[in-house]
Amino acid sequence: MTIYIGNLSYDATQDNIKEVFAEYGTVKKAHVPTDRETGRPRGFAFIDMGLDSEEEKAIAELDGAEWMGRTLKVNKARPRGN
DNA sequence: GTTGAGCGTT
Repeated sequence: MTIYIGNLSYDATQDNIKEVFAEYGTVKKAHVPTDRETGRPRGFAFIDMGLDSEEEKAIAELDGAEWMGRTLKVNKARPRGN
């Protein structure tokens, strides 16, 4: 399962995000897409955890949490291409 | 500032 993080601060980096989610489990993958045309961050990110239970916990704990001045929206990610 | 890439016209 992959976690989606929306309403993310543009100051957040892949490593930043990884740190935060690592508090709730093992972060296997962290991805911060940037706009393909402009190279600017798009304000959201994706995280892959080791265990589903850890992902659920991270979602529960971090959804609605304030981080870097933004209130995070954390959710299960949709598959790419949808 | 809210759902990811890259290839490249089947």
